Amino acid sequence: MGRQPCCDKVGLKKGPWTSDEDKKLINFILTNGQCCWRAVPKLAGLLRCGKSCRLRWTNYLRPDLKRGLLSEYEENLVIDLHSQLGNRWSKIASNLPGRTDNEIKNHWNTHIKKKLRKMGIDPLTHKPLPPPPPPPPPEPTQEQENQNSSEMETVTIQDDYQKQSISEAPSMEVINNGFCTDEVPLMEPHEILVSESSVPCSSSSTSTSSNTNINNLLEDLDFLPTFDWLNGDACTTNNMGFWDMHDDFNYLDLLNNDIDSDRNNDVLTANPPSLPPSAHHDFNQYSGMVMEEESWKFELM
DNA sequence: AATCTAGTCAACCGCCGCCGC
DNA sequence: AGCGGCGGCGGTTGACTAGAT
Repeated sequence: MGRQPCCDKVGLKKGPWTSDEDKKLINFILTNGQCCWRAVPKLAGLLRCGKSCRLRWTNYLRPDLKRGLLSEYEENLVIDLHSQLGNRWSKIASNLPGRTDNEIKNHWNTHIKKKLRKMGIDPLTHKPLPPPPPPPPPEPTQEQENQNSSEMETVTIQDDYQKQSISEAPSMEVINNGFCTDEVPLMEPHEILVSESSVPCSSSSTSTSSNTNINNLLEDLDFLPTFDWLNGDACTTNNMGFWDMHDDFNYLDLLNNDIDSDRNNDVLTANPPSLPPSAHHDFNQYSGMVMEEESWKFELM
């Protein structure tokens, strides 16, 4: 009856992930895709529970994650969505491609809350904060009354500022017309093509587990195209681990057309098959196809 | 230079809904 | 039908770092 327990938690490692553990997890998922998390630690040779592996992957190692602070636009979007959804971080995160619920939650608690309070806005209700309780002098003077009225004025201005900043954020319609994490495949063809032998052993790497991501691990590889999902632009990693943008074609073009792109005398040739739209939504379907479909490989001529 | 404090964020904990058995 | 595991979620913790004293 029922299922076997996820893990007995005996002898399992906790705490920060090492770069070696990261490599194992990345290699396993790039090779096998995201399947049953319960089975992942055993199959990948990790002394972690499946839950920990899932968290590490979704919050840190996923190749489509954006790193760094949220932009002003993203911050405004988070504030807008939070006013509608409350602390439903995963729902909020689903509207910010490349951002995780954990990341947004942390940013909210460390940056946005303070920012809103400074603006005189209650981060919980998104309404103007009540004015601070007045000092208890025996008789309010005329000067104090003037001060109180000016406080009210400030709150009104701040409220207007809030409305303005929210109205400056794009509408949900606009957002939904663009990429949404729910619609974006979690993995890219070239990422699946990375084999264990091609992942550099970075024992000399100075990167710690906290800043090890797929880009660090791939930095020694040859030309490797990928996509910037937010902008729909194609970009590549070079052997220095930097990202080069190719502005002259985009993801949709890559899906639907054969493309030759000239860039600094290099030619990028992409001949992806035209996939049915649903194929781009399902990681397992995607990865399986990629593993067997040679035409997804990109070549630098 | 040493210590303290505040800020940041990765990771864990515990709860909940769904669904397999 | 109901038990219980899995995956997802939100809240919280604690290690680490940078700046202040």
